[in-house]
Amino acid sequence: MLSKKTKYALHALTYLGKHKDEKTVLIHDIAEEHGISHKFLENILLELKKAGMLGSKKGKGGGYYLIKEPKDIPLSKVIRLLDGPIALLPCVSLNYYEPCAECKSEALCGINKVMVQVRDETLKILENKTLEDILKTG
Amino acid sequence: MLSKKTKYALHALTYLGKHKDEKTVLIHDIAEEHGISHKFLENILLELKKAGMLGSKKGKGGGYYLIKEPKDIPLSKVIRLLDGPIALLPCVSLNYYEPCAECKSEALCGINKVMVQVRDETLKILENKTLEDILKTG
DNA sequence: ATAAACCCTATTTAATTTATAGGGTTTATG
DNA sequence: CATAAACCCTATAAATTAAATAGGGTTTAT
Repeated sequence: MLSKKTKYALHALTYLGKHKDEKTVLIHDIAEEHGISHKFLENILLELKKAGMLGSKKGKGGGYYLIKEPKDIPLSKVIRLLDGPIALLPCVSLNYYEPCAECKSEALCGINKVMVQVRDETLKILENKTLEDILKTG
Repeated sequence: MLSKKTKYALHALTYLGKHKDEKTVLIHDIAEEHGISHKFLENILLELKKAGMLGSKKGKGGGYYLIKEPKDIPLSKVIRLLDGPIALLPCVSLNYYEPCAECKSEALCGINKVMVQVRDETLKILENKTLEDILKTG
């Protein structure tokens, strides 16, 4: 399951996407809209900013704004940033690989094989669906 | 990511599948083979038993054994039993549905839409792949 | 009778997630 | 230039969940 952090991030990005005609958007407004703690959301927006997904303006009248086109923000990127691996097993993760302690041989592990398939199908969706797709409906 | 419980369960089932010519298999042997705590594994095997996935024999010379053909144990069932939902969001789970607190309208939520897709593709694999498939390789 | 092995429930520990706290820095504005 | 608005940063606490342990109970082959 996705963490709240990731869900909040997706909602925040969606909010920013919907308001991209405005110059900046306040943390406060996003937090209120989705009933998220202001401070918790602040941390998330900072992470998104450091990851180059959005920009901000300090001082009075400041706020956050998208610095990329929604179509250039794949969901996989957001999930990986906030949640870490998308794969169901560490031994199958492309970005956060680790061997499984209880597994003798990865090459001979049937569980591994299935989870590679799941990962690939999942990524096929999450790497191609972007913020733009979410904006269409939401 | 799958919990250790689920991973241990899958390994235990695999072990039982490999030794199904033997009448029973000891917790001890499975635990040792995969470096799992005996007692922790015991709890897991009990859950699998209660769920009707395996049988046991008490007393000296007892142990656990599969009561189903490996091909009749889909991975989705094991994962759901030990880990709960397979879906990435509660609002998209078939077996553990719950609305998302931060979401205003499920019907209008673009995140929801994408996660339905991910769920469906994942289930397409996990409901059709069974213990038998894992045994082939592992 | 005894030892081996599963059965059951409760508790503890550890890890992770979620949230809060508190001050620092920048900047528009009057 | 004073002020208030707003983001910036790091640390800590609280809550939840996952993982492991504990300890005795019951069954059964020998």
